[in-house]
Amino acid sequence: MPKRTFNRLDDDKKERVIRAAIEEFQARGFENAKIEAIARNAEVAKGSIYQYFDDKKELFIYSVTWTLEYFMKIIDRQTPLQDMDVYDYFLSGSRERFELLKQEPLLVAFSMDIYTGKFGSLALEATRELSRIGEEYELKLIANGRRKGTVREDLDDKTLLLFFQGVTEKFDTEIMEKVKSFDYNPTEEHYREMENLLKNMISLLKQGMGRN
Amino acid sequence: MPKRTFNRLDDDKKERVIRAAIEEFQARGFENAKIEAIARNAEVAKGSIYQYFDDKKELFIYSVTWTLEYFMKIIDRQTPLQDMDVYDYFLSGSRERFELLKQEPLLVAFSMDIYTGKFGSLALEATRELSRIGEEYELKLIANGRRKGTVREDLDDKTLLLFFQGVTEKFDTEIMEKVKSFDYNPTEEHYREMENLLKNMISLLKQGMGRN
Amino acid sequence: MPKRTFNRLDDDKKERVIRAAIEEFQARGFENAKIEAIARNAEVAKGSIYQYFDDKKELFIYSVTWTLEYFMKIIDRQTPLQDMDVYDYFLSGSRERFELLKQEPLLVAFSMDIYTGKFGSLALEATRELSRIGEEYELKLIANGRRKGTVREDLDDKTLLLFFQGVTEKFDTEIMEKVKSFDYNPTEEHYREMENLLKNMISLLKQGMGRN
Amino acid sequence: MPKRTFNRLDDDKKERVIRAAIEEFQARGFENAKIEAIARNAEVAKGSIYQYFDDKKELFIYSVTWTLEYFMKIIDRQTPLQDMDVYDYFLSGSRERFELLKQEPLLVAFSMDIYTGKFGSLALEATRELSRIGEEYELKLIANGRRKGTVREDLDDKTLLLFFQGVTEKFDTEIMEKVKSFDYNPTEEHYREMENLLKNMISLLKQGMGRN
DNA sequence: GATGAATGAGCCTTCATTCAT
DNA sequence: AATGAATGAAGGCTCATTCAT
Repeated sequence: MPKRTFNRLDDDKKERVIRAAIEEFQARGFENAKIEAIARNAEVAKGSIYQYFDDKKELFIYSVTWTLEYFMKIIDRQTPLQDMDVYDYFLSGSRERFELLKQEPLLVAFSMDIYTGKFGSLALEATRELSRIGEEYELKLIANGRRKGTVREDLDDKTLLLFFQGVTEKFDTEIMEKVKSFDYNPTEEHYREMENLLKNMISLLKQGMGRN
Repeated sequence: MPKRTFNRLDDDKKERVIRAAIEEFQARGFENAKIEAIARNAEVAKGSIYQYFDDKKELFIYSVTWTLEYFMKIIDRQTPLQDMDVYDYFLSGSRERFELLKQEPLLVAFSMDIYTGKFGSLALEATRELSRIGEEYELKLIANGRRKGTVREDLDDKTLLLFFQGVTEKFDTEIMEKVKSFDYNPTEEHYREMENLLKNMISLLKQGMGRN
Repeated sequence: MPKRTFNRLDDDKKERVIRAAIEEFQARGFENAKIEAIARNAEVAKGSIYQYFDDKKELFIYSVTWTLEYFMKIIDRQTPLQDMDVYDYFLSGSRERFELLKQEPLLVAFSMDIYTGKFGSLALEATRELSRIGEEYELKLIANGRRKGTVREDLDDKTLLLFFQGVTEKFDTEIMEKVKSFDYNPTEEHYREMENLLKNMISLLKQGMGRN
Repeated sequence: MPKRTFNRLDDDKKERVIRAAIEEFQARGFENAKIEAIARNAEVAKGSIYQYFDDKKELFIYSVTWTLEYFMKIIDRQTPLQDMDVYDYFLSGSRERFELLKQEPLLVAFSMDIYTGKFGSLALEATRELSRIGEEYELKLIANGRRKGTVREDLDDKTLLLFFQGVTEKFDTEIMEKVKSFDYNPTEEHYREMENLLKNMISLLKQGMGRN
């Protein structure tokens, strides 16, 4: 959706632009984000932005897309999933995910904002897509659970999904805030704390949606 | 925080003004909300808004406060709580809450947006206050549960709270969307559906945080 | 020019209104003066101002007129003038004039602003009137001087007038500033200082426009 | 203090902009000056003004500064001063100064307004600077006079300065008005008249502050 | 006559977008 | 393609003046 001019750019400049945009949108929201600030931070002329994208909105949508794709790629790479149990999932890659928080706090924060609907209808399409993918993934986890007999059978998938999402999102947010609180520089102590949080969460998930 | 001019207004006009404001803020977000539109909808001159409030921001904050107080009052009236069990809580007043959704969809939607952080830092103060009150309330419920022996003892309050909030918020949101989907006009069938949703949620809560 | 409503007011209220107006105009200038502030300071309703005067401009003009008349009355009372010499004039009433500064700093300051043209074309008419009266007066002083043979004969009245005005205005302004600098509360020391200033001025006037 | 965008403009546009600003400020005063009018007169878009200056105030202050600097440059060029006598000073460059009046009536009028305090506190800083420079200059003239023995010794510099300023400002203003009265188009007759005025002024100055 | 709420024209300022180089 | 100056629509806010009680 960006103009061809953008695609022809060398990767460094492309990334500079998109990261500057994400930073601005994340920090100020769509309305308050200023194209000029983005251009300045990307070390690019204001006019250039309009050679890359039709307008502010398109730049925003692309920022969203880019961010989501960034995570997709990582998830694809990291997660064989196969027939992993719902409850194992979180611990399995927790270290890697913490590292990600540390390395890409901006992208993580931005994607959280997208997901929680902070950008309203603008990111709707992307949000929907994101949700769909996440959901698909989670349903697969649930299905795995069912197959292994670790998930209660008296509730339908949809209800279990709500439960699963509610719990995991809440704990995710909590972790996000913790990470921000120590400025994206976790100590070993922090890691343990967060792992503990995850374990508790899993225990609650397991009891809640497990076969009693 | 509104000016004295506002406080002296007759109740009808006062309500017209903030409801117009809430509607505009809810529909368009803070930045895109136009004072002129608010004035027009409240059938008041643009300048009058500035006789009532210092500026757009103050009007917004007051809208938030007003909405939250509106719900506080209702909750205060409706909820003896006393030593109600965590799990009973939701069913106890569910009909009344559905009615509220039906009667004040705007306020409910607005407060959800506030709560989910859609207005960012602007509503932060109010959100914090709201969260604090809600949390206090929920902790009391948890305490009640502990006293009655219906809550597991291996997890601390904070963890249980996260779990509780995660689950209930998710189901609340789901209900909100359902209600919107049938245009705030539930049939008996809808009621049953939503009550079923609640029951399932309670079952999950109970299993998850209950004494195994 | 004020409406009849104003004239019917009791003297106290009239004066409160007009002094509040003068204070506001003096402090902020015509454009920045706010009717509301004037009303508030006069302890009168905003709407009342418009029952007394057609509009802001009229209130301003009346403020000017009122101030000038205030001084006229005093001058009329104080100054027999008769055939006082140009050079004696200043010393003759200096104490009284200092007292005036002390008692009515606001009016003095306002009239200075009027005279120096700070209000532009708005006060023009009044300024002209004021100038005319002052000029007449000064010309009489010069004529007195001529009669007594204490004024040089090689220059015409108009030139002498310019000289006289230039010098006296400058010293007046200097005195005004001095008075302001000690907050309108002169000590005996201050009096002496100012009398000294006057004496020097007279000496310069005398030499400058005196006979050889 | 203007933005870099302004400084990069070609000289013609730069000058068009401030001259338009000066004209508007001079004619209407700060409060009544309209940015739109300035832009229109400068044949520039309204928004452009804000690319050049932060706000109206900054534009005004720059207008003042620009004007004063304009005159400084001329004075610097024209006036060796060296050890010119107080009394010679005025006649020495009078023709040039008349020409200036003729060529730059706007700037002259504007600077007079600045000097006489018509813009109040807004131009204060500039006025102070201007006064300081003028004063320094005048004190030098007085010192020259003292050295040559053409200035009376019984009065201190400060008093003489007041006298000198009072007289010269008054005559300057008179000349300004004369010039305006014949629409900045002096005839030979006018020149003679004004030179006469100056000569009389000098005579008064000389007698007044001279060694009797 | 007094009051103070209501009104809306008017102006400054912002900033996405376009344009000329 | 890159740059940054130019543009003008849009909207917040002020405040003199009017109006209803």
